[in-house]
Amino acid sequence: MADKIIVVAGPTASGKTALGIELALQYNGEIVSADSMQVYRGMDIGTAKATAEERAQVPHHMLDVAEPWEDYSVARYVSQAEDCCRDIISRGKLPVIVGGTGLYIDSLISGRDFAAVDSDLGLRERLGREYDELGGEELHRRLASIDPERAAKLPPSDKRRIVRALEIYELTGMTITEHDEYTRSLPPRFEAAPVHLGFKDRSLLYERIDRRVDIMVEQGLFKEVEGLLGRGLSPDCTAMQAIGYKEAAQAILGDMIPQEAVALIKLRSRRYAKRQLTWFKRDASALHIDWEKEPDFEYARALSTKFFHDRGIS
RNA sequence: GCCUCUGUAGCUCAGUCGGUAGAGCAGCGGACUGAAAAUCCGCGUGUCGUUGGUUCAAUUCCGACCGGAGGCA
Repeated sequence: MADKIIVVAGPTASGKTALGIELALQYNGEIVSADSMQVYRGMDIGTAKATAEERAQVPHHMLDVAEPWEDYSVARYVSQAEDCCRDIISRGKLPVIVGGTGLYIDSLISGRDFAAVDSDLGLRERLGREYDELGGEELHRRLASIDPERAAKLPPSDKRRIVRALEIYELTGMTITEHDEYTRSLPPRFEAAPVHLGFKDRSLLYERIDRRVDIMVEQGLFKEVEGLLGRGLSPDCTAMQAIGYKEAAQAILGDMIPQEAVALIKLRSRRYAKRQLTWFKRDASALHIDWEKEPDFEYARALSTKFFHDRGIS
């Protein structure tokens, strides 16, 4: 039987960080972040990373594990985060996964094996160029000739996934469909007890997001981004895809006025939250906690204690 | 008080020479296996201000009323 872990997931600004700390304290746990942008050192304000005070209450892992100019990836996350979890468990404590990156969470829990395929950025770049030059239809046809099953699932417009499918094939000789079948057959790494956060009324979440963005700006989001750019960070590296960072960078570079940037950060954060909700909705095994007006730990405790107990966590 | 303009989707507006309406933005739904805060796919959600009248039929024409903007006093 796989080791048990707690998972706290949900859209941005839903109270994951605070609830995660509550649960870690209650169950003698340590936090393992599952956030694709909080892994980057120096990106604190815009990613709403746990504060020093919060980290002093409970050990946090998987924050600040990469430099912003590095190319981070799911594969790297899973390998590092699994090590963290194993270490926590070996010390007799309980891993509490907290984060909003659904792909990272699911990949960590499931047995997904990414190690079979090394990435090759040069190849990916070349395929990306071919996509741009020859057109999506052409590359889609190419994919269809080697992996019709995968091609049938992807529209020619999905550049990312078409390039990735071709990349895997060129790299390994295995189609992505074959690779998927293999990796899906692996046993899960952990037995998760997932808690998914949300709001009864989504417009309350959106208001919270707007407020949080204003607070980030007050706390110096633009200064933080200016500092990153000043240290020579390219505006088109992976880390700068983060919502809040790319818009602030554009404003700093003079491509838009700060007010426009702030409005855009709010808009994109709302849409991001919606995508997160869609992702987490899929997992029927999770305990869904929908806040009435704001995060309420008494309420969460009342709902979650039995849920965890039934799953052998107490 | 009088005159003019105006009221259509959450917002900004188009339109119907009378046959119950459509764009942008916002929003909603979905997918997701090494960039995932990324990437991609799908969907108009409406008492056409209210109320009478004309008409087979009114969001459209006419009247009154209500709300908004401007002008004259």
